[in-house]
Amino acid sequence: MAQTKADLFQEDEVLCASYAKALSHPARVAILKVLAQRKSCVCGDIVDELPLAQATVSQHLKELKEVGLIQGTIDGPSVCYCINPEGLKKAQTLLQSLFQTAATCCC
Amino acid sequence: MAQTKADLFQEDEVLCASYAKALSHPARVAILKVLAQRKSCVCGDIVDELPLAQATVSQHLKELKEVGLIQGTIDGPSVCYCINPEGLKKAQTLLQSLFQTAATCCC
DNA sequence: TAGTTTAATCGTAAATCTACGATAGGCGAT
DNA sequence: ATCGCCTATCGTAGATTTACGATTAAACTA
Repeated sequence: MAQTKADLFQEDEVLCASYAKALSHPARVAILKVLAQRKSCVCGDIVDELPLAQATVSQHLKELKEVGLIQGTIDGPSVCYCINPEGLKKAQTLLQSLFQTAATCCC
Repeated sequence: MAQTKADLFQEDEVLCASYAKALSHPARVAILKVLAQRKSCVCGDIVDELPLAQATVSQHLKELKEVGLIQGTIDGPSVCYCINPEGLKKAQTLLQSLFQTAATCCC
């Protein structure tokens, strides 16, 4: 009974939560940082930077890709991952809006 | 084997992820909105606003409280929940910083 | 073509998350 | 003191997450 009752909440709340969920693991936060700092975005390099197995990193990359925060393009035998500026901006806007709203405290 | 290897990541990455995790469920996003919009922050009112059982809402409130995004003060028989400005600001700063960093795309 | 490299996927185990009914505990009122 | 209201906690079920070894698939190399 762990499935979220997503249809019972507002669309933007669900979207906001899904972006937050993508960032809810240190490895995925770290991946974004690596992608930003490194010139090369090859998958193997990301694996080298993280203390996780290749399969696990690939799984995290998939989650980031599915939510639209990153994108991967095939480059010969390897895959070049990169931040997706549109997805990032969307996430930033939504979360920023939430923080703005929440800043008006009631008490 | 689902425990996050938190000690293998940087401290701010873990912290950032924990804030994101707190926001990773539509119900918790909704709770923050309700707290911001409503004048009253009584727990019962929050339960009324959400399509979830009292026990479930209480659990979500606990998670938000534990990460420091909200605080609850006992008010007679009921509990007055309120956004914690400091926690909120901390979360905002950390996530904002992540977005800023990530904005420098490598490709 | 055979072999190597690279990354995704499969299968699996353990932990965590989500949800709720039931119960317990605190507080005010009668 | 007892009752009723409000909220937290317990116990539990089912789903999801996290992690990794093993395998697969694709592409380059010799």
